[in-house]
Amino acid sequence: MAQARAPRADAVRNRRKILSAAGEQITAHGPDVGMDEIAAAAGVAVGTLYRHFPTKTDLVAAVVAEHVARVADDAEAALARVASGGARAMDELAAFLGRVVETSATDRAVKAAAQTLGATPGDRAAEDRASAAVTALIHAGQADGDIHPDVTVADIYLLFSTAPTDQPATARTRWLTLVTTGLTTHARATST
Amino acid sequence: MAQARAPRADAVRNRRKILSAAGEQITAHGPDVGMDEIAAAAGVAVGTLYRHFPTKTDLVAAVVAEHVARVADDAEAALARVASGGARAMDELAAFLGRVVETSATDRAVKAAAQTLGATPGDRAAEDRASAAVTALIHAGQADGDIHPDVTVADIYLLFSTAPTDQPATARTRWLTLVTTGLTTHARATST
Amino acid sequence: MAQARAPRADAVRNRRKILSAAGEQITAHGPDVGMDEIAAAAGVAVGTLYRHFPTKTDLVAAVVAEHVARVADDAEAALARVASGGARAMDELAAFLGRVVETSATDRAVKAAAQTLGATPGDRAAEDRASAAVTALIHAGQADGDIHPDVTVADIYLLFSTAPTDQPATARTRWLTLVTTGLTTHARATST
Amino acid sequence: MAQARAPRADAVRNRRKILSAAGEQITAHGPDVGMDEIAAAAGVAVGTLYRHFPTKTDLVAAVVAEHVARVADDAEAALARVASGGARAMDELAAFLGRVVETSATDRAVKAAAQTLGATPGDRAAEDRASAAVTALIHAGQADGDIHPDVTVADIYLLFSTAPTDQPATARTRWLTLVTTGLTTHARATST
DNA sequence: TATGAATGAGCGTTCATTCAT
DNA sequence: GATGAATGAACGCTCATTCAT
Repeated sequence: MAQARAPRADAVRNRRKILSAAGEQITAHGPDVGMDEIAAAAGVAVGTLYRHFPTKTDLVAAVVAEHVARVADDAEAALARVASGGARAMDELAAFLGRVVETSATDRAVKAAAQTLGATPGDRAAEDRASAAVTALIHAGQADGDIHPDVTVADIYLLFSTAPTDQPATARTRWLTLVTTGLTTHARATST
Repeated sequence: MAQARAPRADAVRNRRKILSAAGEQITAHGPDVGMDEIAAAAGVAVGTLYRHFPTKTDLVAAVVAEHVARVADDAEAALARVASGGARAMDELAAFLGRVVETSATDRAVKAAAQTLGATPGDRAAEDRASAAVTALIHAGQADGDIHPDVTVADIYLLFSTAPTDQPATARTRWLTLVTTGLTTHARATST
Repeated sequence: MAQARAPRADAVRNRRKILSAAGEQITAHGPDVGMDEIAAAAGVAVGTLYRHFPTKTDLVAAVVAEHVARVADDAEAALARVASGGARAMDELAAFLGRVVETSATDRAVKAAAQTLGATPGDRAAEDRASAAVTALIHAGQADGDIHPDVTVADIYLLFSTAPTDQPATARTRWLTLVTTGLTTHARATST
Repeated sequence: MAQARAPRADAVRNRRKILSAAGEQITAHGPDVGMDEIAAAAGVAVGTLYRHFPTKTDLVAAVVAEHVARVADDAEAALARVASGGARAMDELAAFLGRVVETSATDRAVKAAAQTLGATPGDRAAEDRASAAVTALIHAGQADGDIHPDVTVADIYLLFSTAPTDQPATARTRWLTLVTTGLTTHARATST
């Protein structure tokens, strides 16, 4: 069984450059940036771009996958902090949600692009990592009595798949406040 | 003083057909549906479409305006039921939100299109009607002690501008449950 | 033989309005003005315009024909002045050429439009009147010894079909000076 | 310092093909030929055409520029012949005018297109070369006593900007005869 | 392998012309 | 006869994708 030839160093470098350029361009100019523009921003020719990602859809999917991987890392770190006893699960979950919404603000366009182009996640592994970590956080929070017993990962996904990522920061914060209430066992504090 | 000539019956019919076809097509295939496709779906030629709406932006703006008008009607009806003493404000508000979420599978895609195209509403009147009615509902609910005192119309907009309209019915219901909790003074019931 | 029904008074009026509006519009905005614009300028609907002139080409041809008729009138008047002994043929011919060039300056666009659309003159009668009058002027001038014996109407047509109608007045005057020299028996005066 | 990458051979070939096809098509079918037709005539796809000339205006401007360059070359060659004592200035000037008229069946239509599209020459250098050479020819002819002392380059431009390029050869010859007379100090010969 | 020129379907839009009212 | 809404081919132009160099 011929092992897959080790990728050339410059090819790897190009892939990186393309991915980050694609992220930047889509973020900056919306999902309709041309492949030429992405290529130019990456400092390569279109042909090279197509060698790495056979269609625009593939490229966008890869950008999204990177985002998902970062989210998974974040979730796992949060879980680790809880597991080590250094933090309360509910707090970490809320903070995690907050961070996801913030970073999605930047990546909003990328997600929109993914939807538009019907990109398939592809990187299920990262998604599974994230799910596992979030599930563990939820369970811990439920054990603490903070998180409502019927809450599941699906709820978390449902909520932040609808985060108002294109609204100003104040709106995003307010949204988080309103929305996390539904996950807890407490009502929102009235007055003070 | 010559009154503005009454529009021809078939022209009115076409305008209607075009508006609804546009809503459907944009919802179904995203903001990038071609004008030709919209025209075909409406059963007219492109030229006709352009006679009624000089640019794609205008067409999308008109679709949005229609939707907004329907929402305003709905909100006013809900308010009327509350005012007549026949319904509790919080219940009507929740039901209203529910209907909007059900109805507006269209809305999301169309609004995205509007944003992409930089369309300006133009129909501020309808938006104002809706705002007024919802504000009144909120105040009534707050008087009842059901709705959290810091809730404003902006919150309502914020929430249903992010409704998961493209998700299955069960997800939408669940979303409504989670999200309305943040508007109330009560926590969600545990088990029962 | 049924005689052609006398045209209705308003139809005649419309025809006139359309012709003059077409002339103005084409002059003002070039040969690419839309039929709708011409119709609007004439105060009628496009349908009416098409009842009078079945194609844009026909309309333009009619506008050109009007111009030709005016030129024929002018040529005949010049000839009459010469015949009555009140004017020298060469002078009248030169003046006639000058007037044609001046009025063509306005009608330039109309002629361009005629060419673009491949309009066929149609009003041969007017053209024949003009030709006859100019021929007579030439003969008179040749009898006077002013006009070069080999000059024919074709030369006149050749020259003013190439008049620089879209140039400023000074250029048109200069052009006339340069060009009429070839028609005479004299050289252009040097100095003084 | 990296020198501007040498253009690919086939790209150069395409550019040439496009330019000549554009000249031919515009000449043959007027300024309104579609870009598709020009592309087809050049044997390339529209996209290629747009790669070389970002707008129709640019394409037309390039065609005009090419023509102007050729005229400039011609004028300079004529001047060289005069300077070397091998030819009389007036003869060269007349011959030059004759060649321009023959050559520029293209020119007229293309210039009309340029005007319609509001194209800016851009290649002022070539125009300046032509002007300088023609001016020198005129001065030489005036020194010889052949050319009328008040003639300037502007006159030459004025005349051949109105050359009857779309007329049969005999008409063009006749036109040249009539028109050059105005430039000289002599009258046209009568009979012989 | 990287390059970037070429491809061509598709887009939003216009406008001469037709035809129901 | 007049109206003006409808038609649809055509236009200038874009851009994801292919392929000769």
